[in-house]
Amino acid sequence: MPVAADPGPAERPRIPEATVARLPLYYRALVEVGESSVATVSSERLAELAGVNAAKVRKDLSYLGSYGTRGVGYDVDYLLHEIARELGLTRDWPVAIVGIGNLGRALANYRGFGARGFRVVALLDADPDVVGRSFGDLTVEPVADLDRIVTERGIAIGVLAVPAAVAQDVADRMVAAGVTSILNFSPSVCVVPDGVSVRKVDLATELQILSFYQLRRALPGRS
Amino acid sequence: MPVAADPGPAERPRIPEATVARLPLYYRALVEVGESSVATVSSERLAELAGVNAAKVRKDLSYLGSYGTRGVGYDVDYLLHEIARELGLTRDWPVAIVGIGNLGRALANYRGFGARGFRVVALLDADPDVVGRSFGDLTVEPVADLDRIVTERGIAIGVLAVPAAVAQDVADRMVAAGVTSILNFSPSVCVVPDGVSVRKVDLATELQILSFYQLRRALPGRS
DNA sequence: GCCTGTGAACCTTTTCACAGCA
DNA sequence: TGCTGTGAAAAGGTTCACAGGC
Repeated sequence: MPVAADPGPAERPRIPEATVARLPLYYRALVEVGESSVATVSSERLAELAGVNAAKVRKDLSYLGSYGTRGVGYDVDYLLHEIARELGLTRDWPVAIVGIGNLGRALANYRGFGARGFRVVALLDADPDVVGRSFGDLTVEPVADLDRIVTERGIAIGVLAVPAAVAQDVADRMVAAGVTSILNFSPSVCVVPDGVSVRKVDLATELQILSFYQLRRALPGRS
Repeated sequence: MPVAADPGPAERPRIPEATVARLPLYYRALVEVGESSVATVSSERLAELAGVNAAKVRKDLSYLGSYGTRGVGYDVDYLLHEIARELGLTRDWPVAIVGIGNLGRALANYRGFGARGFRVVALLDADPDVVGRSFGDLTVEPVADLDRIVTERGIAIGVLAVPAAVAQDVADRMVAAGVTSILNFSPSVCVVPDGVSVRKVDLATELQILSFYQLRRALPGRS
C-alpha cells in the first residue's frame, strides 16, 4: 500500500542556515514540553529549553510561518508537527554507516538514531574480519558492495566513520552511488559536488577549540 | 621538576570566534603538508586542504600576526608552531570522560585523542557494573568520586557521554569541581556559568540538518 | 495586559580588490 | 612577478523595540 506523499513545507521562503541549524533544538525542546502535557509554550520558555534567547526563537519561527498566537504562545503539538515537516522528519531516511571500528560500532548501537525517521539499513566495512559480524539486527557487509546496497535500499544519507586516509575515496563512491548527504566523522575534509551536503563532526577539532579558550583563561591577563 | 611555562600567544588581538573554529583545520592541513616535507605553503594550497577559500585563510592567519612572506607563502613549520601555541596544543590537558556507555567506550578507545596534548586520565560512570572495568590502561571509577578525581588530576576538560537526563547534573558537578571546558555529546543543552566553555556534538541534530536540505532537494521545485 | 511577528539597527563574518613587499 | 596583508564593501546573523492582534 502506497504511503501518502508527505506534502513537505508549504511555502518556501529562504530559511537562513543558522535558523535551520537551530530547528532541531526547538524540536527537541518541544518534545520535552509535550511530555509534560502542556498545550502551549512561549518563546521565552522555548528559548530557555533550547539554550538561546527569546528574540531568536521568534525570528526563527517566523521564517516557518506565523504559527504562534499573540498574547498566548505557540501550540506545542502544532508547532512540533510543522517543524518536523520542515526538517523532513515525517519521512523515512535510510542510512548507511561505513567503517565499523570503534566509533562506527558505537553509532551502530546508538538508539535514538532510528528515533526520528533515520533508519540504519546497512553497515559496511573493508576489513574481512569485520564483515559478517552482527550488530543489533544488521550484519556488516563488504564496502565493495556499496554501490549496489545504496541503490537497492535507496540510501540517501551516509555516515562516514572510516580513517581519514580513505574518507574522500569512500565519499566519492557514495556520491557516485547516489548518496546526497554525508555525515563525516573522520578528521578530514571531504569535497563533494554541488547538490550534496556534508556535515563534519570532529572530536579533535572540538577539543582544540576548547583548548584555545582554556588557554586564554589560564594565562595571566596581559592587557 | 617544574616544566617551563608555555609563553602562550604573544599578543592578544581579539581573534574572532569563526576564526578560532577554523584554526584546527589549518593545523591539520599543515601537519599534512609537513609530512611531504614541503617547506612552504600558499594560502591557496592551505585553503584547498582545509576546505575553505584562500581569502579566508589569509584573513584568519592575519589575526595571529604576519607570519607569511609576500610572494612566497607561509613557512610550514613556523606556522604550525604558532597555531599550536595559539590553540594551546603545546600544553598538556588532562581530560575526563564521564559516561562509559557505547559512545564513552568508543571515545575512551579513540587514539589521536592523546595525539595533541589531550590525555584521558579518568573514566567515570555511575553504573556499578561498569565501574572497575578497564579500557586501555584506565579503569572506570565511580562518578561519586568526580570531585576528588578532578581536583587531584587537575582535569580542565570534561567529556560528557551520559544520558540527557543527567547531563546537566553531571555538568554542574564538573563545574563545581573546577572543570572549565565541557564537550557535551548528550542530546541536551547544558547551562554553565560565565568562564566555562561548552561545545555540543549531537548526532541527531546533524542528521536533522542534513534531512532538511535533503528534503528540499527531493521536493519538486515549486517556485 | 500579554506575547508574537517584524522592520530597523547593530554586530559579525565573508568576500573583494589591491597596495605592499620579497 | 607572485603571494601576503588588509582596508572597504557586501552578506549574513543577532538583537532591539515596538506595532499588532488575542
